[in-house]
Amino acid sequence: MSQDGGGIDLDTSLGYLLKEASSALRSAMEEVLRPLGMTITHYSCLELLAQRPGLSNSELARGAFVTRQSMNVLLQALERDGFVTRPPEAPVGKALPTTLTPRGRSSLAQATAAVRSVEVRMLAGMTDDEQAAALRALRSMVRSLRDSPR
Amino acid sequence: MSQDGGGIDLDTSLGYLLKEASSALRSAMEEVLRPLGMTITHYSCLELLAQRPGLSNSELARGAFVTRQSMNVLLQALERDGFVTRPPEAPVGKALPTTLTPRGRSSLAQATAAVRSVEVRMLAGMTDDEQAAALRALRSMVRSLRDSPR
DNA sequence: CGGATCTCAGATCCACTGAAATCA
DNA sequence: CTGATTTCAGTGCATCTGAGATCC
Repeated sequence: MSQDGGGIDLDTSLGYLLKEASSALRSAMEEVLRPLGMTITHYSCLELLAQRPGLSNSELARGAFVTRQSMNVLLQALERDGFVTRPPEAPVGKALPTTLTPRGRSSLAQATAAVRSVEVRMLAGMTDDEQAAALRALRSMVRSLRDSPR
Repeated sequence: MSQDGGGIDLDTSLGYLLKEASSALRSAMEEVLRPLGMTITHYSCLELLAQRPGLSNSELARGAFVTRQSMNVLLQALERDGFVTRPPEAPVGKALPTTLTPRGRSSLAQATAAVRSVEVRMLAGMTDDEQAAALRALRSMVRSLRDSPR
């Protein structure tokens, strides 16, 4: 009856470790962003816009791993508070390209410093080679999961 | 103006990749568990109980990365449907040790097969060495984030 | 500290609208 | 050129989940 057939060893499961690491990172980021009055999605949105200005709501939603609806609510608040701007009319198609305002950029700068400190802490004790290996491994996992349907 | 000082490159950020991989894994798991009428937390709870019978609600909550409240709601449903059993009274202290019923074990067996197929897919194209490296890297990140408070 | 209840904010789901691209 | 079809962004609504606070 000791026919294994059994469970997944959580202590050596990459899946479980992935969740654990992601959870730890999320907590750490929330902790440093809270004093700035920012959520992770909030920060992610600004960071995405800094690197790829003109992204639409849907593209931002995909990039920040939330639904379009959630991102839209956030964008309305960010626009109201002057962190981003969106044209009143879609220049082409239906997408409203969003861009950071100077105020948004300055807010992002603070947040980036906080988030960077978390990443530094997370990578402490890892050599560059180990970091590169981890990067490759994670990329491979994402690709494998996305590309092999079903 | 090209004084960097700037953002975090999302394409090479371990933090972002971590979130991306975790998100992809979550989606894939939800997809295969849905036909079984199971959520990830649901499955995680059963898997934890299979490996460490007698865990309390709070311990299960920690292991499944949800709040005690959420886990308690789940446990009540699992108990009502006969997947787990809890003693009506706490044998010691206040914790109610939970264990799987035969029905819970059989349900878990199905789920484990489904989840295992996802892990196999995720690891496709990685050598054993790469997997071991990824495991070490993730463990290191978790430790670093947890051990260095503030 | 673990468990239970209540309340509330936030996110998701679903359906509908409008616009643009593609093509017969 | 026209018109049908497909695709996708945006919005509002109903619903559900999950977190917080409190008490035992």
